[in-house]
Amino acid sequence: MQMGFAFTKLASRLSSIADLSDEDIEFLARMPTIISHFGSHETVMPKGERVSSCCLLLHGYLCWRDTEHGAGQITSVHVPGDVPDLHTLQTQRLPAHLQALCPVVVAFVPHAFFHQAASASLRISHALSLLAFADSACLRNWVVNLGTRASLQRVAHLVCEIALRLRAVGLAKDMRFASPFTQSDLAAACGISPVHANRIIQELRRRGLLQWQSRMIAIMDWHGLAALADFNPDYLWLRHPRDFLPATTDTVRNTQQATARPSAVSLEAH
Amino acid sequence: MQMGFAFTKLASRLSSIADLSDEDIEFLARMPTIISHFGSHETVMPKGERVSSCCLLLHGYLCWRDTEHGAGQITSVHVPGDVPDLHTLQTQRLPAHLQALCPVVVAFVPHAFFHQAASASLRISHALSLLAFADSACLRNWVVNLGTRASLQRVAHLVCEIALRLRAVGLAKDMRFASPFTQSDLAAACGISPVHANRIIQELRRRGLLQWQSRMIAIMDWHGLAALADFNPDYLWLRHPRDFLPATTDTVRNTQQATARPSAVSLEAH
DNA sequence: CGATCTGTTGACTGTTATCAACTCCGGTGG
DNA sequence: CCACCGGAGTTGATAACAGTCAACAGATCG
Repeated sequence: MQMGFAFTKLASRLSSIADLSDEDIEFLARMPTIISHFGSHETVMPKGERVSSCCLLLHGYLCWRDTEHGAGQITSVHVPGDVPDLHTLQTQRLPAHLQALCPVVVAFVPHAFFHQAASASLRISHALSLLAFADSACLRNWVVNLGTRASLQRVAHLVCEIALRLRAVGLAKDMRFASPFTQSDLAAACGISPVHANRIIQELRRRGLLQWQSRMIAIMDWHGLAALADFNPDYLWLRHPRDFLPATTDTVRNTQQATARPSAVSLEAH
Repeated sequence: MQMGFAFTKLASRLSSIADLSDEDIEFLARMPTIISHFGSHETVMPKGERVSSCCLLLHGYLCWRDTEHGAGQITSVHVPGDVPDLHTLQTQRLPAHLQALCPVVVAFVPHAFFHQAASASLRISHALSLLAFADSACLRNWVVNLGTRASLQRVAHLVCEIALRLRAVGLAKDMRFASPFTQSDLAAACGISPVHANRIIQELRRRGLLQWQSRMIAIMDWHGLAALADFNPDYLWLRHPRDFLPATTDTVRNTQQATARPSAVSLEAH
């Protein structure tokens, strides 16, 4: 799977929103971890649990889900490098079920380490605060998304967000990535019915904005998708958002050439 | 207006979610403030602004509004004692427009004071963290509300939340309080159209759950309203939520007796 | 006392949920 | 090897819900 050490994932994520020194990175390298694997839709931590370590996502996708089974609202989605439960450093109690959206690899990191890190370096302390508040900002943006946009735009916006967050930690370089969602999960995230989610995806495909087959998404027209979704990445608080946006309008030129042939067959790799 | 000193509002709010000592309260009493007044729908701080003080709400209601004019989504509502922009201690930039929902009184408190307070007392530091994360928890709950509940339930839920948060800081003792919302604001908070907001309110009135006239709300049947909304106050992280819930089913017995007469005339006071 | 904001109503339209059926796929066990 | 199964995706028909438009009533405020 070639994921390097756990701390590099965290360092990469922190660096996307804050400035870390080499010493800070060295400190993070001493992070004690317990690596765990979870299957798709397994509950990593149940709602209300008291915890004394945080969960650093290394591979795959996690989500916060309000009610455990099936159709409970998904309130946020997390990509590798995220620490979804960082706020448990202050509050301990989990506000919802932390659930795997696909097979995932996570590293449990003791609260104590984060407290040490925060005392050792003001920059790390600040970066961790930013990481926690960036989740708040995402949540606030998601309220806007649910409250003001029609379902087609909602889904487009979510796809844009996931893509950019992946690119911010060095993934999805070619605008192709494993989908965090089954269509039912997408519905649970966007507050629509699974049937409608299906029709929305079909519409996005029909418009040539993306391919979405067997758990792989390829964004064919980033600018079209972002325009449809009215996507503005400011709320992600990335230090250099432009580094992660496609450079020109020929977003996925290679992919488009590849798929100019008979039909779509280029969705295997990651 | 009889509001006491600014710090007592903050102390009351902090005490609702965390344990403060007398020394902590004394420290808070030394809080330097600049008192300001804003008119209804005035912008207290515009989106994107960099600030070096926080805004403690003393009287009235504030909200975060995504886009300035008219129909921009309201992402959260704040009651007296709240510090909506507490996270600017870490990030400075405002994530949305901070707007008055009615004539308000606020106290601007320098970031420096909060930093001092946090160094001076671990309890204060913890309480401030909780205050900030409680806003996150509200936001997460609001995503659930928008994503999973029908509009009638959404509005009912929001009314329950506001009522309980007011009671947690000693207001709305009789389940009657000034509404934070015009019907248009309510629509902007709940992601529905203003016309529909009007019809929802009528339905809530028709069911005998509340009175809502000229900016005053009186909850006539708390249990009915909470049941309709599927309201569970856990997400507010109150230390003693039961203290703020009505004791028995005869929620507003006095008010109900009053309004058993010809028509509703008992909504003036606060 | 007119201007403006807020609340209210009716008619119509469009979006989305729901229900039900069916396909496709991968895995599992006979 | 094949039958079966469950999960995921797809489709069509129908009904409920909510948005839009337009007009007007009532309140509030200069």
